[in-house]
Amino acid sequence: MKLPQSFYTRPNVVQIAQELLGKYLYTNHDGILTGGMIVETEAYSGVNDKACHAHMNRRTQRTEIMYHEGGVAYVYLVYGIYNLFNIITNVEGQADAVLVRAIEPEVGVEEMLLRRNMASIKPNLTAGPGVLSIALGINRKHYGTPLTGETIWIEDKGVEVPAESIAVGPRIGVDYAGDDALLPWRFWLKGNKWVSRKG
DNA sequence: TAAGGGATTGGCT
DNA sequence: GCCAATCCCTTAA
Repeated sequence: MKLPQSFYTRPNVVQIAQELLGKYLYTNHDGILTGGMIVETEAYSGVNDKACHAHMNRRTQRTEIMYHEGGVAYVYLVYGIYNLFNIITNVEGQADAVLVRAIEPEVGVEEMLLRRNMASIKPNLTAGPGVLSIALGINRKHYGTPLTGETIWIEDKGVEVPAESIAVGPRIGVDYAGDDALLPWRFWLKGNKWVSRKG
């Protein structure tokens, strides 16, 4: 079943990031369905997290959506090239988000290969937030898209992820955030080959 | 196999 | 102007 908005509006973004492992992320563009199981996430926690774009209550045109009530997409450009897909969580005014870093492909593999310009399926088809967005056809047009709609959504297919199969570590690429760069807020499925980094 | 550097653009200072 | 929540190709061992 599709996750209801109440899943996203809860206050503990770190817990939500963990719970998203084993859930299924889908996109539907012009009737073309692509998606798969989420195997890697990172939590970004609003004002108290120096790695978060909205820390210190910074509010710009780009970060505005982070203050929205949970359950919408935050898509933004990094390094001038890649669109990163984030899930906004918590209630209105609390700028929390979960970055989806990798999925295990399930449906629309042919289409994802086309979008990635790849000949055959390899782990790096969807391993990494930049390539994941390419494979799923996510771009900045999806900024603010509700995850309860028919374009981008997440489903619970009853996959149980036991706590001992979840690995935890510091987030990627946030060294500039000082102490907060060390927070163990990256979660991935132990031993899953679709994860972008196993360290 | 591991490490290094280029690509490329929007947002902030 | 500078820097960024990345990826991929090239190079060397």
